[in-house]
Amino acid sequence: MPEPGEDARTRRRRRRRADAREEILEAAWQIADEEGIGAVAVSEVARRVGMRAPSLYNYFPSKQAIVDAMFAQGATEFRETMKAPLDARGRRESVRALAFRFLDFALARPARFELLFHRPVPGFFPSEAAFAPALEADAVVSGRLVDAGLGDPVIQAYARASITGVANQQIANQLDPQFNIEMVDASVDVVLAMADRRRRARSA
Amino acid sequence: MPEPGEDARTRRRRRRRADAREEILEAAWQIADEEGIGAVAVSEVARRVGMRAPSLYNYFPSKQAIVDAMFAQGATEFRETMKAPLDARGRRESVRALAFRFLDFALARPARFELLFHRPVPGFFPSEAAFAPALEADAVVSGRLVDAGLGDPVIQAYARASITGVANQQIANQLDPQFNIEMVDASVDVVLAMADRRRRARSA
DNA sequence: GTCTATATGTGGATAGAC
DNA sequence: GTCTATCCACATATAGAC
Repeated sequence: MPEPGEDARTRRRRRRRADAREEILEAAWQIADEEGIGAVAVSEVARRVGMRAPSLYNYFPSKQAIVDAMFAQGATEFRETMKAPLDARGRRESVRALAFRFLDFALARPARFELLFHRPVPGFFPSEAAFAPALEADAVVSGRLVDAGLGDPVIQAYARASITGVANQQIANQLDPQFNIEMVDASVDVVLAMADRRRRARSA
Repeated sequence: MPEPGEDARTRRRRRRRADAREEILEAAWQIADEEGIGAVAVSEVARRVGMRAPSLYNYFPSKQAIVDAMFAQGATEFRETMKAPLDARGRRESVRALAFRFLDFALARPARFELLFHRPVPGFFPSEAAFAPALEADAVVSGRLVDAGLGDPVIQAYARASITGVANQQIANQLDPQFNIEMVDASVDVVLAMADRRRRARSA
């Protein structure tokens, strides 16, 4: 977002600064994916971007600020992932596709998953600004579940809980990919059957 | 386990020593339940048992050894919890009771759950001895699931993943406990039905 | 067995020179 | 903007006195 009054030189400087911040976050994610978010340390991030630790403080006022920026970034990526068109017909296929979206995200970016869905950094709580895209992502998922006939809050809660559990297990245990697929199919079947059952029970 | 040759005095000393170790672990669990396992620090444990940090090294050779003992303890408690008689008739009631056993354990002892089912201490891996009761617990659960007709590995994996996800969500988000009951009830029914269907499909 | 004292390491953060 | 130097806090761990 260029400010209205700034000249070319100022703009260039803003640009360079933004690039540097980006590079720092990149390095932080790299560490997090390799060794867990708990392993992200200012000194190590600095080493990876070819700086000394104090220089990072020109870009982020604290380590918390770095983690907060990571949270915002991860939540935004997650929101976009869940928002993208599904190319699936029918409700079962839609739910299935959504589940695989989630799993692909979690397996491809375990550190994002860790940061967004557990809270692994002692004493860290995301700022409101960083949390906003996570809420939006939630709303997107809710909307898609409602579209598939899964409006019941209990079912939604169970759907989220179980897919998160499946992702967790797959990240931790490195199972056979075919086994993973069968487990997701099972989870989709269970959630849909649960919804039908509750709907029937309510209308009776 | 008293050694054969030891006299009363030696036995008394062993006893006191075991008590002190027990008290140290108690304090460590207390910290873990309050602030997460990551917050367990030798100095803080020492403070709580009225010692200085160096004195703890008379009872445990390292912090890792403390965490390892915690893991062994948590796994043993979990095994005993899952082993205890169920007082439930029929396979539906058995699975339901088992699920609530798990949830009760996780909610009552979140730090145990955290330590056993995630791996939140950077660089910690349980020793073989500490891990053994966890494997036994796993075998107990498997046996009970098989007894209820849930022998299919995919179903078992899904059952474990989803109940863990539910526990997770409950601990993190503090959902309405009523949600839990409804989620577990509905999912147990559906999972059993699914297992039956898969069995029929296989035998056809 | 428990203490004081201490070594050693590490991580977050600031001051001030260049 | 980046560095060196430094501080602080804390945590793990050891040595040796009592």
